[in-house]
Amino acid sequence: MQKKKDKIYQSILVVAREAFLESGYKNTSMRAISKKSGIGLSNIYNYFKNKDELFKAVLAPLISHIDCLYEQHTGEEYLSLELFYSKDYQRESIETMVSLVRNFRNELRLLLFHAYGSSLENFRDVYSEKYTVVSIEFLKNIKAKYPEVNTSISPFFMHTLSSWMFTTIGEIVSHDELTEEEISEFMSNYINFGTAGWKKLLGV
Amino acid sequence: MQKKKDKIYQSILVVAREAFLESGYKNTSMRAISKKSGIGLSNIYNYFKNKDELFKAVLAPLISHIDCLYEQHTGEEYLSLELFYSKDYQRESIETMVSLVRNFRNELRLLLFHAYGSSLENFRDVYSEKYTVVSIEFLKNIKAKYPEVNTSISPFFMHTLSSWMFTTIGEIVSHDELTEEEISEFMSNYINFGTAGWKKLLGV
Amino acid sequence: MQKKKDKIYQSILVVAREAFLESGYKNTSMRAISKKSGIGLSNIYNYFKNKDELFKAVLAPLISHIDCLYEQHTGEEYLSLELFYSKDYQRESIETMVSLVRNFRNELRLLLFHAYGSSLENFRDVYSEKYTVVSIEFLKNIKAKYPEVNTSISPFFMHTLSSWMFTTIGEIVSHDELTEEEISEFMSNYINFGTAGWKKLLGV
Amino acid sequence: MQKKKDKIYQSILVVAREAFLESGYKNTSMRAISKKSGIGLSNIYNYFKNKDELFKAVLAPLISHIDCLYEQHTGEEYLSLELFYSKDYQRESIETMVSLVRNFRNELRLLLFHAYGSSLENFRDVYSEKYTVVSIEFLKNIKAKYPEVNTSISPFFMHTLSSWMFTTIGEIVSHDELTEEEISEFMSNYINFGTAGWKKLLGV
DNA sequence: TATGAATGAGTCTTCATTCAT
DNA sequence: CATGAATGAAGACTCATTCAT
Repeated sequence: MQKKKDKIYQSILVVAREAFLESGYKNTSMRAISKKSGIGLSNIYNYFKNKDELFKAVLAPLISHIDCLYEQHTGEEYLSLELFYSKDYQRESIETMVSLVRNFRNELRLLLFHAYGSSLENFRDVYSEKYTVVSIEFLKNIKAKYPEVNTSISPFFMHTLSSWMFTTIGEIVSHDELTEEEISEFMSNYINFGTAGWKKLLGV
Repeated sequence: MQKKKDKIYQSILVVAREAFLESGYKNTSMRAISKKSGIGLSNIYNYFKNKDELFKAVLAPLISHIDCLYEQHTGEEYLSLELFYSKDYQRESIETMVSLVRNFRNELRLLLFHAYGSSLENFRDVYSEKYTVVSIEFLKNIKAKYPEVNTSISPFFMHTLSSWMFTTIGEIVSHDELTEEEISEFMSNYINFGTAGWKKLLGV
Repeated sequence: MQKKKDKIYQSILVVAREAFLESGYKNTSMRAISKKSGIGLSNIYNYFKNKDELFKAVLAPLISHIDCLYEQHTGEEYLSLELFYSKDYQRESIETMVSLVRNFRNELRLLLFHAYGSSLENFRDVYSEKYTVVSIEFLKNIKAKYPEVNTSISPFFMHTLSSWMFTTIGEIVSHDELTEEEISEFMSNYINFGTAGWKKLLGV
Repeated sequence: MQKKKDKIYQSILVVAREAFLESGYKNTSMRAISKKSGIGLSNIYNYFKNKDELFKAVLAPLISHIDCLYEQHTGEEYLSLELFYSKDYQRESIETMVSLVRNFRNELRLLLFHAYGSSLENFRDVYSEKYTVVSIEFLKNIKAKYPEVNTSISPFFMHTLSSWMFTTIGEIVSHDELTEEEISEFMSNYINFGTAGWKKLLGV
């Protein structure tokens, strides 16, 4: 029984994912999901409270993955200006993004471009804000460690920077035709540009 | 008579603007506009072919303004690396944006965040692309003038840069509480960051 | 003044004709006619009581022409069985139809196929009936003149024969690609077939 | 449960049939069907994709019956000139039509006269064409079997002949007052007329 | 748990016609 | 005679959700 329940749950999830990917949140109807999955419309409501919950369930793996990435970046070891000069760090950053895209290309596209109408429609902004808060904290700590550094940076600007990161990801997932090499070149531009920018702002 | 017609046209436009601003394109119904304006629902269709046209009419001033800005930036005089060092140019850029925001704050918000469902829902991407094309042309000309400059920059990256500009504008219009001073600080960060980034990429 | 009035009247008529030909009665809106003609929508109603009257005005020349044809065929001289053997009569019949088509191709198409919604939508049936009545009269007179002839023919059948004539016309006007020669062959088939049929029924 | 579903399905069908018969396709609104049947408007869409599908469902029995008749007439046994002399064949033809009319009088009226706006509005022409194609094939085979026969007959003429058959059917179903005897007389006229016509054209 | 059935408010759009000026 | 403005009813169709079984 438990098993059966799980199977249905998974079926719904899989089908819903396909449907949402194909048409976006708003243009996907519960009926369509029901039909495609062969599971009674009202039965879906036994597994998911409503359309929005179903949508969130589809994107849950991606979002929890992203949450992980956030947490990884708040450790002590990152509190250093040398990061800006570390080729390793840059390579790692690129690799993180590339693998994110590799694993969640479709979900990212869904989340970033086709979530209108759902409670995740503001994801980008919400997470940019999250990241902004972290960054401000980071700056504060940096200031404590390196008092000579200029850290009076507009939080709004930082917000756009975070948002830009999502734009970058969005750009990649929007272009299936990009080869890994092109992505690397792209990311390299991004990192170089950003690093130079940060150095300038911090005055280091 | 002509006058009266114009009056009605304007009424619709004004009310539609308010309504769209309040609820976005998709969540604003023609019925609502009709009710709010006191103008018969079907009569609205005597003035605007359909909801989308009405929406575009509301945003027409903003968009034509933006189109102007584009054209101003394609002149010969901008073909110089010194722009990156010119305080005047930077000040001018800031002023341009600030005044854009001053004059079209609400419209910008509507266009950038609440156009889903309309034919302008991809505005940001479309105009980023427009700007990207212009930028690539610019790079080509720069290369001709200064052959030593590195201009092999990913067009995808450039696209995100253009998009980032809209993010920046969006950020400002999303925060009514920002004082002019804060905006300036913000924009200054943006310009400094961007300038440093560009210099780095171009190798100048 | 009078002239001016006439000019407008004609303008409306001309434009309405084009519009009706293009889209049929039902799918042509008064608004469209107004726009195309540049004549105020409500002003059209000063010249034509309503859409239907306008439509009938467009087709009036054709219909009065058809009415003429009817009247021509009720004369004394046609009361003879020799008609069925007269090559001249057959040639004349063909010529009548061919010239009808030549002069009113578009109107015929409009009347026969695109009058739905108008008071002429039953034209075909109405005129078939008219013709049937005439034919019955004809048969009665023939019977008086040639008592040996069998004239007990179902009026309903005669109705379909009349209707078939319109089908034939409709077929021709539906095929712009038909050459005059093909039309003649076509009509010749029609006449031969019909003549043989009539002879059989009448037993002559 | 299944039963109930079927019941509703049938209810809609029955009511829709009545409504369409009464007012034709175009002048029957889904709302009206909803009201008459007591079934929620939107619920109807759970059973029929749209108005047109509902209409086609109403006429499906008739159309599939007609399709049957077509297929029956393409057999080898019909490839003979003797058909034109066979009283049996003629009697059979009459009986076929009479029973068609008996079983589908109202549907035929609906299909032939009141389908405007639906995807079946050109039924008559479409099926006339179908029948024309079959007839041309028939002529070709006849020519192979009886080379002396004249088979150069305008396909356009044949099209009108097919169409005339529908006119004939239409005539019958338009007149409820016709007794079976009158119908037979009528059909007899039709067959005699047509047979004589065909003989003449074929020169047999 | 699962299902078929139902709901009801909502969407945009069209059109012939009339009224006041 | 002419016009701009207005009307109001009607159209097909959608969808997330709930209810009774």
